[in-house]
Formats: sequence, C-alpha cells, structure tokens
Amino acid sequence: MLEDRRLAVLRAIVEDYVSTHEPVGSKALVERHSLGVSPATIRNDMAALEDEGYIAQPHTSAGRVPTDLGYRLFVDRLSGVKPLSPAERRAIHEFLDSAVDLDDVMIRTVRLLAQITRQVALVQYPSLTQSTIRHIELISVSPTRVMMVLISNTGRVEQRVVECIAPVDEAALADLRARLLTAVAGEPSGQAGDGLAGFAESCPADLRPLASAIVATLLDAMTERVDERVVLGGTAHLARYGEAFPLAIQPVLEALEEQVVLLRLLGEATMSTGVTVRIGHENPVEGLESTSVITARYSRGNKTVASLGVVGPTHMDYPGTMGAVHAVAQYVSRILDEQ
Amino acid sequence: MLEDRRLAVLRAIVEDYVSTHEPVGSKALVERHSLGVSPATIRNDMAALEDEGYIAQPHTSAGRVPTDLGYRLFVDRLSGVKPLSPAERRAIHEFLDSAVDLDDVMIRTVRLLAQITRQVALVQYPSLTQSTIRHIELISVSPTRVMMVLISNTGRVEQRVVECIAPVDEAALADLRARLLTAVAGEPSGQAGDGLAGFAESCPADLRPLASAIVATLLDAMTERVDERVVLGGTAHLARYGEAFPLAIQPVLEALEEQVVLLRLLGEATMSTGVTVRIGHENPVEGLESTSVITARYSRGNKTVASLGVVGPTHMDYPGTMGAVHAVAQYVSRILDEQ
DNA sequence: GACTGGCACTCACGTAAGGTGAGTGCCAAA
DNA sequence: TTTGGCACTCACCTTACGTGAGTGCCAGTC
Repeated sequence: MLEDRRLAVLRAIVEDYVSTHEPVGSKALVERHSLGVSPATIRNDMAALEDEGYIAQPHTSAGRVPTDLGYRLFVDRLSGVKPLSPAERRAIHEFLDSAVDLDDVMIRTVRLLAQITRQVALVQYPSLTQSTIRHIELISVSPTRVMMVLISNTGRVEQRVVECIAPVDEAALADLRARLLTAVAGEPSGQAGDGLAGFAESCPADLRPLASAIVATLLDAMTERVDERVVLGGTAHLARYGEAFPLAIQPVLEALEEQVVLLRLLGEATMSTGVTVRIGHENPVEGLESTSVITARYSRGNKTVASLGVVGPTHMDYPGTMGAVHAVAQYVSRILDEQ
Repeated sequence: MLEDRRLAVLRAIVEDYVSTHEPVGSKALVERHSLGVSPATIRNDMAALEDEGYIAQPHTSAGRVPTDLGYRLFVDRLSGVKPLSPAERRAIHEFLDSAVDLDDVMIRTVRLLAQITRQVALVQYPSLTQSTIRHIELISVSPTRVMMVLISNTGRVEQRVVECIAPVDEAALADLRARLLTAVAGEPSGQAGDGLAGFAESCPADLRPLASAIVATLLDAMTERVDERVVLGGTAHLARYGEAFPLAIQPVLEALEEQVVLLRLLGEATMSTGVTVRIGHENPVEGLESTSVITARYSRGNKTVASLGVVGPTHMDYPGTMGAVHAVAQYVSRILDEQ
C-alpha cells in the first residue's frame, strides 16, 4: 500500500538520520532497508513527505532530514517504546536499591538516567503537595527564632526558619508541636490547609502570634510551587552532540540553569499515562527549540508525586530513550514504595 | 632597567592576550603600551622571556602567548587584586542580604559569583567539622527507624536515618535527645568525638544499642569528608569561551560533575590568607589542565568554614576575578556572622 | 653594551578555482 | 504506479596563490 510505504520511508529516514546525523538520500535508504522498490520510487515518496512537512532538505541536492513534525509522527505512530535489556534493568535496580536516603535516591537516579540515555537528565523531588506529612518538628535556634522541620512520607525533609516577635519558651513550643501534629499528621499536604484553617484561633491566646506565623510558613512551604526542587545531571553530554551544533549549546546550558525552566519542562507533562515527549518547537522554553524533552511521572503508592526525564537533541533515539525514562520512573516509584 | 622592562613586557603580553585572545606581536605591543622602545628591542626581550619559559609561540611567525609559568609570574609579581567598584559591592551586599536561609545564601552566592566573574562558580557549604552543633533532634519515623536532624551554628541542617534493631518508644528518644544535647551542644563538631567517646556506656543499659548506633551515625555525619556539599553555577559561561576551544569543554563539564573533583578544587587551597590561584597544569584535576581555579576561604566568626571560587580559562582576567572572589568570600562571611 | 632600522624569511589565513560526487527533479517507457 | 535514464545543483575537498603579521639576525648608531 502506498500510504504504508510512505510511513515506512519516514521511519527509515528517522532511524538513519538518528544513527548517522547526516541527511539521508534515496539511494542510501534502499541499500540499508529492504523496501523492495527503486530509489526513484523512494524519491517520489520523499517529495510527497516533504510537501506534507515531515521532512526537509538542508539545501538543494542534499538528502532529507526529519522535521519536528516528522519526529512527532514517528513517535506517535511508528516507534514503540523499546524495553531495556534484563541486564540494564538489573543494573538499575541494584544501583537505586543501595541508596540510603531520599537525597541519595535523587542523585543516583539523575546519574543513572544520564548515563543510560547519554543525555542530560532531570529529576524532580517528590512534591510536598502530593505527599502526606509524617512529622513536624519545632526547634528553637535562638530566643526569637524557631526552625520548623517538615518530614514527608516520601522521606523529604524541608526546613524553614520562623521569626517571632516575642521570645518563645520550650514549653510553648512543645505545646504547639503537639497541636500541629494532631492537626496535620497523615494529611495529604495539599489539603493540609483545611486542617489548619482555624488552627491559630484554636490555640491559647498567648500562643496565637507564633502559631499563625508558623502556620503561614507551613502553608507556604507546602503549597508554593517554588519549593519544588530539580536535580540536573549529565550536562557533559551536551558537549558531545554539541560538536555539530556549537552555537546551540550555550542557550541550552543557560536555560538548564534556571530552576523555573526545569520545573516547566517537567511540570507541563500531559496527564496521559506513560511517557511524554515534547519535540523541538513544541517545547515551551526559549533556548530549547532544537531539543526534545522526554518525561515520565513517578509515584508513591498510586499517587503521582513528581516527574523525571531527559533533554536531548531532536535527533535522538526516541524508542530507546523513552524506554529508559519509563523504566527509571518505574524503579524510582518502587524504591519510594519500599520506604 | 632591563629586568624591569622585561617584566613590563610580560605584563603587557598577558593583558593584551587576555583581552584579545590572540597571540600578541612586538609591533602591536609598542603601539598599545607606551614602552618607550622600538619593536626590535621588544623582540629581544620576548626572545629572552621565551627562553625562560614565560611565553611561547603557537607556531613560528606568530605572536606570543603566555605560558602557565608566565601567568604565574604575572599573578605573583605583576598584578594586584583589583577591588570591586562601590556599585558592585553594594549590589553584592543587597543581593546576599535578602537570603532567607543557608540554602538560599549558597544559591545566591554561586549565582552572584558566576555573574560578576562571567565564569563557572563553585561554593562549598560550611563544613560541619568546622562548625559547632546548635541542636540535635531525634524523630521517630517508624517503629525501628529514627531520623536524626543536626543543626549547626552556620545554619546547616543535616539529616540521617538510623536503623534500630529493636523498636524504640518516645520516652527513650526524649531521654537520649537530652543526654546527647548536653554532651555535644556548642562543641566544635570536629572535637565532638571526645565528648561522645564514652557516651553509649554512660546511658542506661536499655538505651545502649540505640545510643551507640546514633553516635556512630553522628560521628559519621560530622567527620566524613563526603558530606561536604558543593553547589555549581554559571556553566553556560563555558560555552562562551568554548567557541575557541570546542574540544576542551566536554572534559571540563565532566570534571565539574564530580563532587569529589569539586571538593578537591576547593579543598586543596593553600593555607595562605586571601586568594588562592591555581593555573593550568598546577591544577590537580584531570580535564582541567587548561583552566585556572581561583578560590578564597570564607569564615564564620574568625573560623574558616569553607571555600568558594571560580573556574575559568587560563587566559582570564586575574586581577578582576581575584577581586571578585575575595569580595564575595568576605560578604558571605559577613552574612554568616549575622545569623 | 643597549638600542634601532633594515631585511630576508616563515607560515597561518583568506580567497579563488577546479574537480568530485551524492543527491535531486523530471520524463518517457514499462 | 514504478522504474531507468539524464541533466542539473551544490556542498565539500583539494590545490594554488597572494597577503601580511610576525620573527630572527645583523650591522650600524648612541
């Protein structure tokens, strides 16, 4: 069927271009793939594909290169998600399993992801909004300063310093701590606001100023988008594929230095299950127009807590990278469940 | 004096090369600097400087380029440390002053340093070994797991999970917490080992297993070199000066991804006061042979707690960068003192 | 002895010219 | 609809050559 072959040609072009990084011509195509037709036929198909916007030529009399649209079609209809080899899966599991705490899990994950995809990796810390509160501790660090330490069920520890107008004593702190704990412990912190709505008012009058200051800080810590942290790794891989695109590497590095940008990359994933792919210009971030971002969500229990993913050139190995991102997300979820 | 003029020539070469990034010739030198002699004379001086190893030519019939040795002489004898402008100082102070906690100070510092030097910046967290312990908190997170939270006087918060053989109850924890605090609070943690030597034995028999587990973790957290954290920023600047050295950027990025390497860069500063400069091959790290590292220590009170600095090409603006690193270190010290 | 002007020499770099080949589009025939 | 043939395009490589900044050396001057 004609339509079928055109798609096969597009697939072949994407695959060849990804592996060689050079425009691919009609002759090379029939040699490397058994398409059963002559180069001339392929040329007709290519002309059609070009009309439809799936491929383009860098200049006349050069081979074809997939466009963003071409990659999109490839990802949506032509490529599966390549599962990892058993050896790789085993390596992932062993590597992540020996992590000692959440920080360690995050660092190991980002390294792992960067290493197996050979790309820049991003891993977001479990969102506090999506976690439940395991413990709140109030520690007096100076007469008018209280440090609040927040521990979530994902193992995340967050600290904030609360300034008080008047000095506070230990007894008051202990009292507040107990009250706070009964108010919010075990609550999904997203809804913690409900439990805290009338909290300050429910306290004895002398505690109220401190209580409301603490509640404010607490709500701030739990709901603010800003508190989301992202770790980054494998930036050295940029230089590798940067050989061909020396100009492009600086804006990418600049973009990746902004936490806000990283959060947007990870955060705006569609709600669809599985792996999200954003290709070239589909990307919402300036400076990353010639990169693709592949993300997946991970969860604790059956609740999505955050995302992780990689950033690479648009001409990347989509099936392999998607497989790796998917697998790593799964394993991180598993590790979090075990804790 | 002959010797004096030779040094002046070297200084001129370094300055010109740093600003143009191109080999500098004898004629250009006399034009741009008022040396009062003819190009021919300069050529003689240059030949001498080359014999002594301070400059080199990329190829015959090209201008001269400073060697690592040349930069070393320049830094040691020819360049001062260029102080920052009042406007810059004010900007630094305002920017750092609005930091809300230690994490924020570290992040702001690394951004600041990267921005004003236009280079890759490194900032080390205050060492725990050099700090004193302000508070220890023990929090039960599951029947057989205790989370230990350590707060230093520099505002650093460190958490560790301690696994227990037998379940622990709240009363036991409270008891231990009190005992621990009296044993180590206010101690320089470097010497905390002394106060903890017989700690487990001094506890009631039923607490001993937990006590010794906690003491072990505590000592580990305070003395292990590994716990030192470094934040990195401004890697995008690598790409800028990488235009001329596209090959060199990958190993640099790779090296900078290793915490261990960063620690070595910051840690092996000489004990001398002020700013440490390591040039090219003087550098102990593989992959950074063509970069220079400029570091300074910062302190809390009058106790050095950690280092910060920048990594850049050997052909950097030494006086300016040294001035910036020095100033930022001073301001960080001041901020820490205020807390 | 230090400095200078002159001079021949070197060699990276930019430009121009020509050759090569991979790749294309088009067309007529199967 | 497919295919072989063919003229055409154009990036890329190689070679050649001129240019000029820069050098080292030397003889002459202060």
